[in-house]
Amino acid sequence: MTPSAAALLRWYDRHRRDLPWRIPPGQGAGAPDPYRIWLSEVMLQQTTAAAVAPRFRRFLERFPSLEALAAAPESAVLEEWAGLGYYARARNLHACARRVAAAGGFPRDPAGLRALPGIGAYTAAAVAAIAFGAPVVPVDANVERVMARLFAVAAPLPGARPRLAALAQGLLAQAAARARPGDFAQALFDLGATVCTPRRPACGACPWREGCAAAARGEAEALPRRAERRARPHRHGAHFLLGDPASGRILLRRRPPGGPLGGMLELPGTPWRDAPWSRDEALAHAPLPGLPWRLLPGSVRHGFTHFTLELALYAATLPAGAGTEAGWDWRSPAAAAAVVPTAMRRLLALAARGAALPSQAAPQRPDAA
DNA sequence: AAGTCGGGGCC
DNA sequence: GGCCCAGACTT
Repeated sequence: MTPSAAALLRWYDRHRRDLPWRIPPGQGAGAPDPYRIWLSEVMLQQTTAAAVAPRFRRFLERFPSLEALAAAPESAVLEEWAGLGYYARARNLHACARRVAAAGGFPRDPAGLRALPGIGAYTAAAVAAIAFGAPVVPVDANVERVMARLFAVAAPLPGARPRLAALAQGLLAQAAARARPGDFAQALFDLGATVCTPRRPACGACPWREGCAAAARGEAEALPRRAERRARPHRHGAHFLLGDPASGRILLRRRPPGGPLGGMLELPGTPWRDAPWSRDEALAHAPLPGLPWRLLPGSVRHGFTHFTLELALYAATLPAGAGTEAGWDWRSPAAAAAVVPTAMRRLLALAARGAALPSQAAPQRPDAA
């Protein structure tokens, strides 16, 4: 039997999540703001709603409109993005804002949106459906999981993705779904996030329980299947904390775009490689190799998507009168901790434990709750 | 089709 | 520890 879009929308009207990028209940039926919808969708790429919510509010305070974002320098956007990960999203977000502002607004159709930087098939469909009411279903991991269970698709991801997407689009044949495309999409997200969860799905609370092929066979939790993944290699690096006792600041530099943590500020360091770095090898990459660099006890471990990283930290003090080089960026430890990626923030915490920071300020992100 | 891009929360 | 998440981009 065909799953009822009307039944899902009834469930959504009663049980939907209250999220900051949705129109608040008391706000009336104002049209959704494409800027807010687009921003939330980019932040939500591979990132949970709980992690995005506080960062979404903070980002809007700093960049309240598309025009404000387009007028800002890229470095300000990257610093605001610090800690959210996948920093190419922030670079593409900024480039997209400039193009859309110059064009006078967002395209309203999926194909036009898809041509913008940082907007793939999913985000184009999500913005078109939620902000503009286009009759499309954005297919994210939630929708894939719901479809795989509803229709008992045993083929593994990612190969099964086209088939799962086609099944989702097929639901739009129902008039109830076409009448509310944005709500229908968000209803699928919420069903996947709160009921049809990856582990221990709450099938007893599901509005589609009757028509679910996987639930009928008692194998909902086993779907969707996934192709096997490779083991993650282990990599090593060494970074350098140069403190200036006269100013209480530390040295940062900007990473090149394209690679890991592209465009972000970091403590200067070696490249990351498979083998650990000897002291002599590491110091060849130090900002001032002649200084008496001190290897701090302990190390920082950080997991990336496809490798784990172990970082050593050397500390030294800038001698009075030492020359500085162009491109060196000096900041207080607290200011540095607020704008660097998490791996670097952990190095600053290691330095604090080792009493290697030039000031007493503890490295904490000001608004990371 | 496969690799490269973070980070946090959960088990 | 591994797995998961409102994916995009490159080759």
